[in-house]
This record gives sequence, structure tokens and C-alpha cells, in this order.
Amino acid sequence: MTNHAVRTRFAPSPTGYLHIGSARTALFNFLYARHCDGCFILRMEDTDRERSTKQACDAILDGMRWLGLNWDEGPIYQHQRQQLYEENIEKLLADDHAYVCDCSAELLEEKRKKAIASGEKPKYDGTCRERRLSREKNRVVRFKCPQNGTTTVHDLIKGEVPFDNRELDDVVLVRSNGTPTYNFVVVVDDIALRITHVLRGDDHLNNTPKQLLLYKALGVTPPKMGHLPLILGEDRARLSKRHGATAVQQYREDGFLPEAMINFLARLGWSHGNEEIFSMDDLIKKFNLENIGTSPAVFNQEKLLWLNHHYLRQHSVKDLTSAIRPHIKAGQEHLTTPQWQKLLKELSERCKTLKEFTKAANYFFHDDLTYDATAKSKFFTLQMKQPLTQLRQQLATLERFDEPAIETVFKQVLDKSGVKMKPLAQAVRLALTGRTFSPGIYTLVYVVGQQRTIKRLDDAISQIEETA
RNA sequence: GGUCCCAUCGUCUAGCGGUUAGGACACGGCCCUCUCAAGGCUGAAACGCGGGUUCGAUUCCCGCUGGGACCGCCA
Repeated sequence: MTNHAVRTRFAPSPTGYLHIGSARTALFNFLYARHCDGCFILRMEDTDRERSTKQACDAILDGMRWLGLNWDEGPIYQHQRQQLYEENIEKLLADDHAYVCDCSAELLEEKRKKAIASGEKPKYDGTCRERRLSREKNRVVRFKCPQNGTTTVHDLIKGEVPFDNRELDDVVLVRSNGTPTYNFVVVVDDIALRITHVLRGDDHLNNTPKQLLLYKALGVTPPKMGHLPLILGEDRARLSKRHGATAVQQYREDGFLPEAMINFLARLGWSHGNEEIFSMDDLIKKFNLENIGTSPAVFNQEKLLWLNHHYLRQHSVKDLTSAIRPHIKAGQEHLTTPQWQKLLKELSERCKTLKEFTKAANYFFHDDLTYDATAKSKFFTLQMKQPLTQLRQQLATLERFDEPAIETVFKQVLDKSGVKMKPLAQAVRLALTGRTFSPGIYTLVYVVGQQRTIKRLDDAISQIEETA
């Protein structure tokens, strides 16, 4: 389907990092625009000057780029569009769709508390509605919200959602400091940017009728709206910091790949039959509004890890190496060797995150090993001393230090000494890595290299003497 | 408290009136095996409850229950 008219946007408020939930909203808007060959716009909702920061903007931009959510227009900064908002306010005021209010914040807060205490809905009481106050410093502008009738949200995902206008409040459009508020600028900008489809979190559904009424007051047909079910934590409450990492960047630092994150996020609230694996191109091709689910989804890190593992295994050695470079603190010179390439392939079978690679390959980058105590007493036994010594001698004589040659040496030692493969392999593994798990033993010996293997076997053999 | 949203395995979900209710993650077992993984096979695991509508409801409607969101001069 091609629809050049489709224009979507992602409009975060730059007050923190890029949240997982926001990222999914961004993704869906991005995918829908791309799917329809439309336009995806990035807009910073930074009208709250107290809370918006440059760092937050940068973090959001950075996260978007990392995920590959490239925008076609923007970033548009709302704090630079004051004049546009001012024009619209004047229009609303002139048309009697808005009014000036001088009720103090303290008084309102008091009334609000009282209302809640007496079991009523906290709502502006309309004191200034008909006072026709003039605009002055320290006064706010409110929307004159119709107090009868029904406003129905025609939601792309939920269907018809009617709201009784009596439930709606006279929202503040302009703060007493002169800056416009969210509910107002979101409407003005979506009009100005000719947005055709608004996909946003479910938490905005209650705002939508107010915004619809604003569109009406402004004489504009609203865009199509779709409210995405929220992403939840394990306790089924809205995903937040207390559930663990919620910043996209945190996942990057923890060694996740953007492909995995995108795939995971896409499947939270959207599906395509029984398919689980989607590249960005697949998603652009297959994404549609019809298959967006209606119920909230719990963020399940196990599945993210599985996907990450999947993409880790799919990456080329070259791509993986460059992805892993930032995670390696010392020993980066090892990253260019054929041994590293071999090890990397083995590691990608076993590790679920880039971060795990460094841990799992610790013995490759560092020479100071600490033997696992239990394993040491189990595998560094006196009867292993001879076979290990034999092995060490023969490995030292090898001219071609490759896996077939290493395997031959192992076979010979096994034959001569009569020990079983398992204890020998485990003893060698412990000697070379300090642990009892690693890639296959021939591969391991090859990867560690002749010099280091000999050195580590010598160390191990002396350990046996000490304990004997 | 008011308004609104939601409801299929533990989790993500398929299902769009008639299915042995399917897949995936996680979990158990078996195989493979020098360890750890990977892989293969396999197992356990769900339609919240009560009313309708219908020949027939997981599916449509209503109620209940449960969970969630929102009620700012935040967005």
C-alpha cells in the first residue's frame, strides 16, 4: 500500500532518557509511516522549560539513531514556535473558545483537595469562565470546554470510545508564565505539521476528547488517533524504573543489539501470525494497524535475551567485533587475530549479550587466572600430573599449532597414559581458563595459543605439586 | 472516589461461531557430548466468573470480578 499523504510523528518530552515505552511508540509511528511510504516526524515537546534539558534531547536523538528510527522532518522544538501558539490562542480567545483566569494555583490546589476529600471529581469550577478578564501577567488561559453533549474518540485500535463532556475539564492552555501547555501545543503542532495519524500510549486516551474539542474549536478535522496498550512490568503495573532498566541506552550498554530491541518491541502489542523474527525491512513490509493488540503487555527480558542471542549468532565476525570493542577494556590488540575470530564464533553460540562475551572470554584477554576452587580439587589430581606433563611437552613440539594437530596430541596422550578424555579435558580447561566450561577443548587450546597454553599448563602442573 | 481502557498457557501471542485451542520465550525429560552452550525429539502448561444471543460460544451482547491508566499552570 502506498500513501504519500501519511504523516506520523514521535513527540517525546525531553525530560529524561529514551524510555522503552516511548521507543515502542516511536517504532510504531516509524513503521506505519515507512509502510505507507509516508513521512515520519520528530518533535520535542519541550514547552516546560524547567524540566526540558539539552542532555535529554541528545539522549533521545542518540537512542533513536541507535535503534535506526530515522526521521524525515525535525527535530522540531516547540519552545521555538511560540508565535504559532500565540496566534492560535488569540484566535481561540476571539472566538470565545478560551478565557483568561486569575485563580491562584494555591487556591485551585485547595479546592482540588477538598473535592477529592468529599468524593467529587477534582475539576476547575469555572469561576473565571464568564469574567472576560484581559490577558495579563500571572494569568492563565483556559479552554472553554463544552459542558454538555458527548465527544467520541474514533480510535484506530479500540474503536469508538465516547466521553461525556461534563467529565472534561477547562484545561489550561497557557501558563501564568506565558508558555503554552501540552494539550494545546500538541493540537496546534499536529495541525501545523499536517499529521494524519497519531499513535501514542494508552495513557493519553483520557486527554483525547479534550484535544478533539480543541480541534473543533480551531475548525480543523483531527488526525486519526490510535492508543497503544501500555508496556507493563512483572507486577503488571506500568513499566517504570523500579522494574529495572527502562532506558534504551541502558540496554545498549548492557550489550544488547538494536536489531533485537526493535524485534522485541515490535512484538509487544503487535503480531503477524506465528512469526517471531522480524528484521526492520520485514517490519516495514508487514506492519499494519489491524494487528495491533488491545491488551497491555508485560516486558519480558527472557525473550529479549533470546532474541539478542539470535541476532548475535547471525552477525558476521566483523560486525560483532566492532560491536564488542566498546565492551573490551584491556587487550584490544587480541581482536585482530584469527584466534579471536574463531573464539568469537564459539562465544556467540553461548552468550546472550555483548557484555557476557567479555566475561566468557576473560581468559583470552587476561593471563592472571583464578582457578575455581571446587574444580581445582576435583580435576587437578595427582594422577593427572603425568598426562598433563606429556601433553605440555608434545604441544610444545608442534610446529603447526592448529586444531587437527592438537587433537592428535590429545589422542596420543590418552593412549599412552590411559586416562579418560573427560578428566584430561577438564583439567586442561581449568588450566587454560580457570573454569570448567568453555568451547571444545581442541578449539580452546588453539585459541589460547601455543605459548600461553604451555605457560598455563606449567602453572597448573606446579599447582598439582603444591597440593600433593 | 470519578472517568476510561483491558482480560487465551507463568510471559509474548495466533484465533476473527463449529479447532485434538496453534506458535514463541521460560520450565521438565530424552538424545548428542571432553565441559558449557547450540541443535534434535518430547512433556507439562491457558480461554477469570455468571447470565444471555445461537443448533453451537474462546469468539457476539450484558453484568460481575480482577488488573491497569488518567483525573497538574507534567507530557
